[in-house]
Amino acid sequence: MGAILLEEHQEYLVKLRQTGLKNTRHRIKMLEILDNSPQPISADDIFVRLKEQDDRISLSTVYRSLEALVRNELVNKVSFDNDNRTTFELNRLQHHHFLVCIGCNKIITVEDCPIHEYEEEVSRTRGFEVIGHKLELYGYCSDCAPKHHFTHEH
Amino acid sequence: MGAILLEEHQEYLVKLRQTGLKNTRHRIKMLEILDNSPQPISADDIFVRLKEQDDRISLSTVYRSLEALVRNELVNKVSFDNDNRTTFELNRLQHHHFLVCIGCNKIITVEDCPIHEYEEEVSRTRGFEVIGHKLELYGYCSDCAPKHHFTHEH
DNA sequence: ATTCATGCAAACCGTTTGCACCCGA
DNA sequence: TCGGGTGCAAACGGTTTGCATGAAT
Repeated sequence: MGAILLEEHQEYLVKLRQTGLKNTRHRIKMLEILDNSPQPISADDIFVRLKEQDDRISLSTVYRSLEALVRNELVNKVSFDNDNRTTFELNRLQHHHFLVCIGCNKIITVEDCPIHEYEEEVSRTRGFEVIGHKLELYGYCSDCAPKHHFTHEH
Repeated sequence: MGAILLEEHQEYLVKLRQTGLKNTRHRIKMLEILDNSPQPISADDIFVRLKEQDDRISLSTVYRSLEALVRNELVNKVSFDNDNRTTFELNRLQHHHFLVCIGCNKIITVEDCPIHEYEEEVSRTRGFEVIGHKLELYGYCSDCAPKHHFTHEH
């Protein structure tokens, strides 16, 4: 809900300037929306929230702006097996992974990473030079696990 | 190329029967194509190869058959960040991961898995009940790594 | 003034669906 | 025979693009 702090607004502005991207009607708001979202969201989600504030907005602009923000590494593109839509998150420069709840589709971000040694091992033993990786765990969150067990009890 | 061994053909037949799926014009061929493919392939790839042998085939049949084969766990659905198309592989009942080459798009299957303990840890510390996971490493294969280094040398 | 961004509508492309016909069990 | 499978064409849904206009630097 609440208004965005001035400092945060400034921070987004600075980031935009650094990339050379223009500070247009919607971009700061897009960054705010992404920053406030507890989990990755789709282009259409962003579009809907922008439209609440200003009717003069088109979905293609959202896609084009997201593309620019991704290209400049202010935003990450994320896709899940669960969902045909691509989703986006603010790039917080913190390596992380996701727990994807197959009960309620909630996405939980986790910041520990168990596979750095594995990357080195693969590089060493297979001659495959690892640049990055993608790890997601699928299962039931603490809300859904009990329900799931209950409905499968007998 | 080469003809499929009779035993393999039989094996596919048995698997189909077990599921209750009918042995139709294309299904055995689909399983053969998937079995012979060194990496996951798209519905359209399968469609093209089927069409080489028999013109009376439609893409929607390929999608519908794949859906049935996936539902009956003879085939796995796999998607990569690289590619908007969904791909499919024969289900060999062997847990594995992929190395995805961002140079030539080659997909390499690897059968060791570094994160079983991590799954337990997540279950224990976060109350998230892990059912499965998805891990892919992105980078350069042994063919592409040298080229990549060469073109970025100075 | 110049370059980049935008709105709108139309195109795109992978995938799904409705329907009449076909065919394997 | 009967229920699932198929071909074809049309629909779908997320995403991209062409083009003329508008706005940021």
